[in-house]
Amino acid sequence: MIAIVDCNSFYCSCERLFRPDLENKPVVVLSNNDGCIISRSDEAKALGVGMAGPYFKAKPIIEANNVAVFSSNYNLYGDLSWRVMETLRIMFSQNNVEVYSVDEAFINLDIIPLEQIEDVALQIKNTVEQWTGIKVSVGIAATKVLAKVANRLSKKNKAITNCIMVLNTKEKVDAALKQTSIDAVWGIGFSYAEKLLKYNINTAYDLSKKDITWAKKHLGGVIGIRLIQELKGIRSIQMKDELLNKKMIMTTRMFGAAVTDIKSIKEAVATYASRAAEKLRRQSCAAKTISVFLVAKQESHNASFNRGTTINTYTTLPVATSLTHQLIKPAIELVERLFEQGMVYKKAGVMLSDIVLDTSIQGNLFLSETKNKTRFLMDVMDNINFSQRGDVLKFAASGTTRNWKMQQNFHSPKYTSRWDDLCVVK
DNA sequence: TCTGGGGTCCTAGGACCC
DNA sequence: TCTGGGGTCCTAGGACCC
Repeated sequence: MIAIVDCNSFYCSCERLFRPDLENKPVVVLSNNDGCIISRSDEAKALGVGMAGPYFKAKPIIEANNVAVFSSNYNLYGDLSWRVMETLRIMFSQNNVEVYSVDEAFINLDIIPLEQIEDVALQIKNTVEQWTGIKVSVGIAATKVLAKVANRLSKKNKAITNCIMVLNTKEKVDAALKQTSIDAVWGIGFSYAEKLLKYNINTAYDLSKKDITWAKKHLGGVIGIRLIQELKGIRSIQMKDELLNKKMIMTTRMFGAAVTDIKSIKEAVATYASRAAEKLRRQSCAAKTISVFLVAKQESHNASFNRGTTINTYTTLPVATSLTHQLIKPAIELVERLFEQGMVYKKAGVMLSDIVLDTSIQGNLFLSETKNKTRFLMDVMDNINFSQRGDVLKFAASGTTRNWKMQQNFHSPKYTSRWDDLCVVK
């Protein structure tokens, strides 16, 4: 059997952990730039605060009901995520845990005898909660897709399920599939859902009755085949080894306010390039291709929000590198190629690809001495910036005034990563 | 002007996920 | 006035080769 463990309203739970006064009160967490709502506590959901909606639209409800609002605090969430995942790794050993996202992990439970599965589910929930203070939901079934179905239903009626659902008989599987609308199936997004409805496939159960030749034809080829097999209880999506190296690294942000001058954009792009280089070094890799994109502010904010026109360009470097200044330079040249005077921009980003292992980091005789020194400098910068959890050291190209920086008006303290921000108990 | 079959590699773009 | 950020996987189609 396979379990999926999912933290309940993860970002809200993290904020509440250090604010016991907010227990049972409505809480929301906003995206970067305080733009959208990306996490809601049950109490906030009950008030009708929508998911992924813009903050300004929900503001009336939020203010009328005294909902606690937070900007996203990724230092905090990252730390607590690590604690949750580490708990699971201690319980089931590293090889059986696949971290799927910041708040979700799959666990291979093949070693557990079937009759013990329900006890184990409860044990997972209680242990994580006791060790980390974060509440989780546990869904268990024969395949990943079915485990996701179980997990979703376990959250629907918490009073009855206690946030646990195990699909260990055919009857339970069928009942669960019938309660799952087609667009709620893991792997079915907006487009496929629309298409399936036209074929009169309304629930996960309907889809599970289709055969694989049908899936191959109508549901994106191999993707559809795997999905249907999984719904039928046949494992087709394997557990993945921990993905150590990203194949692509992106750093992108909305600007705090619209930007029209090239100087600000260069500063922002230099900053994003620095951050991307940092991520690259953390996985001991180097990149050979760097791309930059700019997003123009759209003319009007009509009913349908669209993302504005994106322009992008890239360059291939002579040799793969992870040195910040070697990435900032081409990034800024790319900005010069893209920037148009008179345009108004709202967002920019840097993407690194063609990523290879940097096997020549230390003590390579063939590297010049200056390159070795620069690499050493990078390590020193990374260490200082990491231990301070902020850009204490940065390249001058990143700018000092930074009027393009995103807005974060409701940021909570870095409780777990800064001495000054430790929670004080009277 | 006509003209096969089979293969690789690369890129752009679509679809999905949280 | 105000709408996030960071990924993965797959397919189709073009360029090129013998």
